[in-house]
Amino acid sequence: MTIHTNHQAPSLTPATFEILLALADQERHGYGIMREVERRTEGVVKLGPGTLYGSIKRMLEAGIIEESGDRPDPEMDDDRRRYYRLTTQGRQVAIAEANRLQRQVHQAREKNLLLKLVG
Amino acid sequence: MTIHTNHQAPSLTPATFEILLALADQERHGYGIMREVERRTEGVVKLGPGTLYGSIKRMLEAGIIEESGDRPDPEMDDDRRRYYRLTTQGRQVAIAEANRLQRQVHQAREKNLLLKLVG
DNA sequence: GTTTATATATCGTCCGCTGATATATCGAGA
DNA sequence: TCTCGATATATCAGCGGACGATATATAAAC
Repeated sequence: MTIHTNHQAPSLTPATFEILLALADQERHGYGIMREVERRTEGVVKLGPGTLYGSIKRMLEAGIIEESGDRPDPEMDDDRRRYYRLTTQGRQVAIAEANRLQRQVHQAREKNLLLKLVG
Repeated sequence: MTIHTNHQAPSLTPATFEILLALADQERHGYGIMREVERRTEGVVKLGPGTLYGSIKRMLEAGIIEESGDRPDPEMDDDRRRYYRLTTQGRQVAIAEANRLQRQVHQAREKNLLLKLVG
């Protein structure tokens, strides 16, 4: 997985961006990422274990996420879990991708693929 | 290439959506699609011949684009060109994808990955 | 007439997605 | 306590799309 940090970067894979979005507001473990993505997309996007753990492995190697040593309250914790968070670079990559998607949505609106927000 | 027409469809590949966007406002031939994508994305997305003609072939088979018999003014034409346009299904697919991306951009904004439009 | 841009097409390689499979533990309820 | 579904992580083989390289040919420009 080659990550381009310059502002003219090719698109991330959809699965990678979904995981970055899931980690954007808080640290999560793998299974928690899976549930958050499913919840946020209303069941449209379902990351199977292959996609999930395969993506996590590649994103760790690319340096856009990292494992966190922090653990939640012991009563809420589970030893099996492995928690992840965005790196500084990972947040930059997520921001760049969000901007790219935003431009693409604007272009789709210009081509009348989206309903106008205001008359 | 499996295209899902229901409203809860998995994402298209980025290259496929770029081509749908290029054809959304007018018919174009392959090389014209390539230039339009490069122009619209300001050089960020460059479809090489493998991606371009491979994607066109798959999209034809999937029924989301079709070859057009229409030709422009003979003086502006070129016999080598093959013109394509969206099918009805292709436009529906493009609209569904644009809506999916719009939701994703909203979610990115909720997670503070995009600057707020209004304070 | 030579070169550059236009135009289409195929091929092999790489790599991410996916479902299947495996393993193990936690929590709830009978 | 036993069982079972949910939780949790991990690997693997197969498929399919992206991509660069390569090929071929014609139009346009100089």
